Amino acid sequence: MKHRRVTLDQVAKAAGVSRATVSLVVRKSPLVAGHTRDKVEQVMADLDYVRDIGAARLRNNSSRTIGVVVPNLVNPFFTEFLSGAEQVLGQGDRVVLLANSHDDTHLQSQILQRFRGHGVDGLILCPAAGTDPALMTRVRDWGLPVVQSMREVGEDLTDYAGGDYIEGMRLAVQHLVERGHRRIAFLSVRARTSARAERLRGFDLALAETGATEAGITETDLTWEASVGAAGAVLAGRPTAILCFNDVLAAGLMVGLRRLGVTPGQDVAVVGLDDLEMAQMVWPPLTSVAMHPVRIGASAARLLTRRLADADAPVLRECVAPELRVRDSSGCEKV
Amino acid sequence: MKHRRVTLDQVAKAAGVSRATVSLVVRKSPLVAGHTRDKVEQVMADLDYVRDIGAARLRNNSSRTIGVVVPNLVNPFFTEFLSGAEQVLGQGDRVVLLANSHDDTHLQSQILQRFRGHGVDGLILCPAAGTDPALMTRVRDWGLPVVQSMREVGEDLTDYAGGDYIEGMRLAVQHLVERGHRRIAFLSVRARTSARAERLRGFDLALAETGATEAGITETDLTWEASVGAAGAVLAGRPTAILCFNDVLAAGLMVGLRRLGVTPGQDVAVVGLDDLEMAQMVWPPLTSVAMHPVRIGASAARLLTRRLADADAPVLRECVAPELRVRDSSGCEKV
DNA sequence: GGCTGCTTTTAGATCGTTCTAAATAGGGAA
DNA sequence: TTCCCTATTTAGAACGATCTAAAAGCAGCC
Repeated sequence: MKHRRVTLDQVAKAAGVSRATVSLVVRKSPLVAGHTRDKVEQVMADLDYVRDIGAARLRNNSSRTIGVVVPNLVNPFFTEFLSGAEQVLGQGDRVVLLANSHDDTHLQSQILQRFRGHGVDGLILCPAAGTDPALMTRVRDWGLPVVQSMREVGEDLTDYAGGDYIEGMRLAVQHLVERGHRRIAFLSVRARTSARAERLRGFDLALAETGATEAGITETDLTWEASVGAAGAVLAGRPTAILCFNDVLAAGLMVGLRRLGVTPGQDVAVVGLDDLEMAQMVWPPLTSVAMHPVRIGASAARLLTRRLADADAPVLRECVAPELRVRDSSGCEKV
Repeated sequence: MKHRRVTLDQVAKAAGVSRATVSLVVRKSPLVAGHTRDKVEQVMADLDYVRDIGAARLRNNSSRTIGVVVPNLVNPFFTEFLSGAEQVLGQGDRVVLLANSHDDTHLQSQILQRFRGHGVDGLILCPAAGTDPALMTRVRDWGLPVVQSMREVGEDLTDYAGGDYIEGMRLAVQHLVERGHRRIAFLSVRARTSARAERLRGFDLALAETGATEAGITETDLTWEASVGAAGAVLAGRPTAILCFNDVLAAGLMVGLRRLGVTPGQDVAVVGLDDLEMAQMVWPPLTSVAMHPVRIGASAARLLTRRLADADAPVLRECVAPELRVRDSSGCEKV
């Protein structure tokens, strides 16, 4: 029952032309005469011919395959990102090779070797925390076009697509200040990624700009459970408003606050980042800054497509503009 | 700066052996002598040799590549599923080709053709709603091993990995009945998938078993917004408890209920299905039935691995056992 | 008919591996 | 020494596409 694959040769024989001609038809070359093309296409349909892209790549070096590496497949932020990238790449008739680095640099290297072996045309990489900037030049030396996304390692080594967290933090702080808050805490994460650095810098800049004061920076693990437990530490700085690294932490924090008898959105304002779908579902609905991960993913895919077309194009950074989404969790006026 | 790839031939020359020998070393054949192996491995490391899996597949027909098709990349249920599958496949040194069918059968066929062109070794498929059972036999005829997952089309045509929603519904209904509920409504979805059919059947069976009565079945789209608006229709049947197709709909429903002045967990019990992370984050925390999508994904991957090893193994169905997670949303005793 | 200039088609080499079948080494027994 | 046998190694043909360079067809024109 196991059928051998239909090859160019078989199509050629059936259509009474040469293999080379069929190949031209497959690649939609304008060189073939109209009637020849029609006949060959008919035969291809009849025989259910499917072009072997692996074999093609051996000759022409284009696998129409893109490696995508994310540090996490459970965090909706990254899966929405993935979704945006997959969509754009699929439209370009490319295929996504997916891998999850679990934020482990060692596993990440393994994955890159694997992708290399599979002959990917390019790479979209959200670098694992602690990635050595030298990795990027190494990948370059392999002749592999890369776009970094969500996180960045090294300076202007590669194209980059991300959200503008500096601006995002500014929007959030500004909003809180407009509501009369002056003492603002930040619930951050332990992992030393560029995402963390960027938010902290944005926080500082926004505080300086608005004249609000920092009421403590708490660090926790990037999990929901951890942030529930962090509520006590956060309150120690006596903030009237709390900004969180992302919506997941904000959601956990609100549960933790409630367990301590503090009602979020009433006794204290809570603001998240990312505006995942879940921001609407928690109670009270969470004020958040939409970072549009789907768009970021699409943007990364477009940057890569561009670089595949022109390896010498200038290095580009693309930032998707964030938007503030006001809901009830920041409902309380100055406390 | 663009370097050509290091080939077997170059390694062979540098090590002073033949290409065939190096190939044997790469594949860890026991045929090569110890000292030869050592020398060759040293040279491979020095030259940074990476085996070209595409070229290898051309000869031996194994691409170590698995196509995974999901209908949605935004729903955490499917991304957790994906996460489980990716993990297991990665450990087997295989790579995931990912595509999102957006529940569109036409796009799904395109994707399958694309995967075929890339020479995938096998397929993990969550069939799009409305998929023709004939598709499965077609894929079979291509000589492509398939595992269906989360949803099933056709009967025993292929291996299958999923959750046991019949049992899941039973657990949920039983729990509600134990708390004194007799009038139970079901918030379902419009799309005609096997997932929907299975839940409805489970609902019927559970009602029969416990003697509770159905208080209306409402259909809605599988989005959070839609379920917010469905609250009114659901209440029309005067239920004391509401079971929902999944957690996302349950979360939306609770918001909708509150807007109508009905407090979930107090005036009416709400129970979800899937127990996604968000179930803990909503307010009140949602009672749900954990279906363990990560485990289902892992199970699908293992089933496929098994079939790749033995094409004639008997067709298998694997169901991951669900677990009830009681939280506050079903807190109210009989109303 | 022969020549030129197009357009269209094609033979054959090639990409980097694995497979097949056969060659070569290295011992030990006779 | 010669012969045989097992343990290693190897040359050369695949695999299914694309590329290069050259061949065929086919006008029109002298």
